Amino acid sequence: MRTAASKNANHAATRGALLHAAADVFAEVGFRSATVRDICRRAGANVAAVSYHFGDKAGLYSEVLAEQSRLAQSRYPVPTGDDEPAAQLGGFIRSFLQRVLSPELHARHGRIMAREMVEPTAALDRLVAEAIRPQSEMLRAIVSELLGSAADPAAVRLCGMSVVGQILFYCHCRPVIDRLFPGAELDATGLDRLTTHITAFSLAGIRGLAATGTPSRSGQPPRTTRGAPRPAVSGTVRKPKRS
Amino acid sequence: MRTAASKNANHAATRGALLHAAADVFAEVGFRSATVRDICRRAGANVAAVSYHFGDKAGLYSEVLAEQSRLAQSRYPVPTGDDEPAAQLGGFIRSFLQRVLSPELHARHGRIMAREMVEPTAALDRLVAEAIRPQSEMLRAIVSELLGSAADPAAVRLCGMSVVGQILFYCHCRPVIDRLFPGAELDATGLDRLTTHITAFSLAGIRGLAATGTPSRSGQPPRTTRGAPRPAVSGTVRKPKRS
DNA sequence: AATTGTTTCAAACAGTCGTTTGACTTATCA
DNA sequence: TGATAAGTCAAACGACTGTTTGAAACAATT
Repeated sequence: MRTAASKNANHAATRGALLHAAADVFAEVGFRSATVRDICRRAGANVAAVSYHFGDKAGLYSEVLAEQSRLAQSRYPVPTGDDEPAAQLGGFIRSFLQRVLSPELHARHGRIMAREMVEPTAALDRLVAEAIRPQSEMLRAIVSELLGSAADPAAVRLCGMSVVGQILFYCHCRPVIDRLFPGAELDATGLDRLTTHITAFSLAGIRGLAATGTPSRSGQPPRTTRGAPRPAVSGTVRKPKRS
Repeated sequence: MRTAASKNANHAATRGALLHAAADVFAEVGFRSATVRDICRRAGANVAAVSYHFGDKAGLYSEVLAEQSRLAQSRYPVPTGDDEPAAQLGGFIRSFLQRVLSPELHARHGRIMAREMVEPTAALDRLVAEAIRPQSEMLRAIVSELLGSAADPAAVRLCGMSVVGQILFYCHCRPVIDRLFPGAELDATGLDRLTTHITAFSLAGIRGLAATGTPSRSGQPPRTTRGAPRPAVSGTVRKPKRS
């Protein structure tokens, strides 16, 4: 009557095919531009299947988002251990980069996440609560240890965002990067180089801030440029002096 | 006949109103989701006005993109001068942040750029050539000086992307930031704090890399985490909901 | 006043979209 | 075997999309 084997097998089969195809389509063109007809065509299902299995297009998207997030987390979890904070930061950066940039995950998870962050849907709140906030808390703990116990919470937050910003840049701005520096692929060795660089850069940055004490008086404050609307075209720009 | 005053005045008026309204709409919902009917309604023009003045929706978008880019560049140009490289980096970061995050420019320029980078249109190539690549070259020159004359070009590139990544994070991921840390506004003083932090963090990061010599052996390589597929924890299947 | 070219406009066109419908097939159990 | 329910399907619905059309309004010249 209710839950026989083959029934559920058929049910789960088309449902899975829909989730599979939908992940591809949503990653390729985004939620708004994706059509249920295209998704169903790729899944080999009827147009009404989305409505039947997920209620509507938004319900399907929400499920895709949650599933991709779980999949990425289980594929490249943040390594836990009692390493020193520097190694923990490296592990965090590496796993994060792999989740959003590894060829196997970028095509779906990375691109869907990038779209969701720029153009959030109703599913973002759930994503933040279930996936993003735990990650944020992990990073906060690591950076807090690196900065020292007396670190300003605001400074910890800023450093965390500096780390994540470096990582996500390669995911969010890939179309621009490909045009600026063609030929720089992001395969396994490229990811390794990226991991090493971001880890070293971030460690030096955090330690530099920790050394200068309170973050309000660190580095050298840049010259102000505000309120200089200038009559449209600025004349000569740049003057790169060679060394 | 040809170019009478009121004729061109009317022409330029509706054309300007369209560009103005289109910038708002494109920033709010993106190119695909924007409708020419909405744009024309806000501009007080007829639906056919877009086709008449710009050929089609894509032509209007291309003009909006180019105009917003010029406007932002003239409003907050990168300060030029013979300052020391550290101050030049600070000025670059400050002007960049103001262009994409200042309340006056974020609502349009910042959001449109963020969308264009995640979901590029045919107009991206022109944007990269006219606006982004010059900026990239400026940053390259600054970082190159900071790293020293013998710096590896790849290291210079990576450091530049670390800087830009930190900046754009606050523009691209604002929906997530607002949910993670509510109440952290990005007004003028918030932008100042951001400028100071990113400048100090980046200077420390760059100088840290410069100190360790070649970038291939810097920082401490994080522990590998790859190859832990785990048996996919999707257990129970959900039942279909019917109305 | 008649003519010219430019700009606006309501209306319509041709598609595509998400979703619903009702019939049809399949599998389960009394 | 017949009753019951689940799942699938082609077809259609209503709404919305970008774009076009031909007429009208407009200002300047002839």
